Amino acid sequence: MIPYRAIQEVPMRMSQLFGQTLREAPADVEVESHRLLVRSGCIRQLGAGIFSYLPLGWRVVGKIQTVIRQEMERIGAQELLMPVVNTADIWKDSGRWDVIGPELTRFKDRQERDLVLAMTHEEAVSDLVRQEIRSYRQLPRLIYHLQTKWRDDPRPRAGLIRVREFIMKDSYSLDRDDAGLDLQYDRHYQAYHRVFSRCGLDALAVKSDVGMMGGKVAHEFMYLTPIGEDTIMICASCGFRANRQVAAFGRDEPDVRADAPAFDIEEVSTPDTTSIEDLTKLLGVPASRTAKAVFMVGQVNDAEAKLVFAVIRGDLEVNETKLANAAGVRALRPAQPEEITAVGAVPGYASPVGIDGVSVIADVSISTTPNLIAGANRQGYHLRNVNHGRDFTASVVTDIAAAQDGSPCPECGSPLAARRGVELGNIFKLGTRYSDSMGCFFLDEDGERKPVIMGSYGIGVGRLLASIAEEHNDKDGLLWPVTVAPYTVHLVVINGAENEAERLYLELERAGIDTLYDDRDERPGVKFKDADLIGIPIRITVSPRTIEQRAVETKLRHEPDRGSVAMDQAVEWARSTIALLEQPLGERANASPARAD
RNA sequence: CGGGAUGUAGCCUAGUGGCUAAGGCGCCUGCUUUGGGAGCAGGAGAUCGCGCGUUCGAGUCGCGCCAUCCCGACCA
Repeated sequence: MIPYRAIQEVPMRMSQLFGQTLREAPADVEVESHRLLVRSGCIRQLGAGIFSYLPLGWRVVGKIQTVIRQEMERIGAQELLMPVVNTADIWKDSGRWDVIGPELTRFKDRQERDLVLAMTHEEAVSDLVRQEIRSYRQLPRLIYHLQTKWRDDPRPRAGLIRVREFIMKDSYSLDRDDAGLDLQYDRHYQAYHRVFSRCGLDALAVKSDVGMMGGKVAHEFMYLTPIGEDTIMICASCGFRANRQVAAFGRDEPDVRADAPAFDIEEVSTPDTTSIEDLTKLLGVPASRTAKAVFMVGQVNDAEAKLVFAVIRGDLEVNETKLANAAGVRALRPAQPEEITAVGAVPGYASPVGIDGVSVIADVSISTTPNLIAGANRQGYHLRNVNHGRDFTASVVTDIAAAQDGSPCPECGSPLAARRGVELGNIFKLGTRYSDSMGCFFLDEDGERKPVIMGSYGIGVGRLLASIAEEHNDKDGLLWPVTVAPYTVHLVVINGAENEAERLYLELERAGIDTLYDDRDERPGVKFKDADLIGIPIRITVSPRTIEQRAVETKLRHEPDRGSVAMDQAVEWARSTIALLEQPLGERANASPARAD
């Protein structure tokens, strides 16, 4: 038998590295992080939203995961691993089998049993909890794992920012009461702040929609960048911030006082005037004096859909998330003209006046603004002086309007700014959403059977990596923060200094410093270009020239100038430089985060 | 799912119905060179996304399909 021995005794010589750098990125790459991650040999694409991590990129993933594990352990979390393939049973138990559409991939095994690819793990964790947790003595608990998820997203984009297969850290808190949940939620809030800070990113916590997760309170941690696909409303003066999907906002004073007398309704001829814009031109009134009818169709469940008739003042836009929540439906889509006429409304001239048998959801602006101009439900005619409560009554009056750039802050009234962001992580107070449906109960001290109070907390690892790359780069390549860099030192040897470089490489390794050693038979220019592209924070060059001085050349990736250190001081210099680079990231993590409550 | 774009060697590109599909990068061999993606010589590498059609002749035109990207719809 041949005894096992490592083919290679040390971690990485570039001559052995799997994966090449590319001088040019593939043509279909659009965003900078994607371009640089591909060019530097960190990732390769297999299909839409499906990527491989090459050794260099996988090391970054490993470093990020280490940071996450440390911060999760700091708040008392225990790591475990739940399967990617779930039985359909548990998804039927939770009810999400019927609620979630094609984004959840379903398949059958050879016995024709239904299975799903897990897109998140509330069901799996609840199945564990209902087996394991029996007594209040077993609470609280906090468990997490780092696991692959699959979501058949209709539109992956921007490299690793939005993908279909991805690695996620998800943790689940288990408590006997709301106070326990609040505490664990709060700890996650702090832990997430620390994770992102240590990775070199500022993440802004914003109030968010609970979406398909169910539950009550939720925050998202956003990295602000123009390539982000979420819109966040931010108030510069009081610190209010929320995802646009849920952002409330202050309402302007209506042009007419709410208690102004209601005039008699009258019909006015408005041929070929089917938009608010046309209407304001024809009648010479501002959009804020008009009522706009919006027809959507919402899925109640897989089988059932219903028409949602929304009314909002003409100067405002409907926020579909708010509307879906108000209507108690998911997946809104614009209604077809036939679906509108079916309830007696006339597309282009629609209004709730005179419509029966369909529930109307009105924005608060409708009830606070008197004498509006609305459709007459008759081709070519509108109505003047329509008043909510007199001429029609909505079944629901609530906030369904979308905050816009410049809308007043709901807290202080200053203008809100709309910014784009990438959602790096989120935290949800689930409450008993899954405990109730899946039977996670425990016996409390008082002998009563109670549902476990749960929370769910996620971080997208690949998206975090991409965001770091997006934030930290220059024209020459990546600039990894030292905490997540694939290696901390990039050792370059110039022809003729092999013996000295080799010796330094072994010393660095022995000192426990992650070193990428460029021992390739390449010209110096090639090696320096690759070093810049790969973006390891510390570069040490050994050449015949430096050997003459009994020294090595030093260069930090984020600084333009090169320095020099005595050969026998090189390891110590590297060690202290790493500490120096880590310091500001640690300080940021220790600073307390600004809260968005 | 709607709109748009693209698909030629590992990557970037040329090829505008007509001879053996062209160039650069990268790769292999040799020489030369050695501090910011060198030079010379030689070489390997392509079912031009797939299928059907039009044509004497298709990388090029038509239809269908597939794939990828962008915008929208959608989305923890």
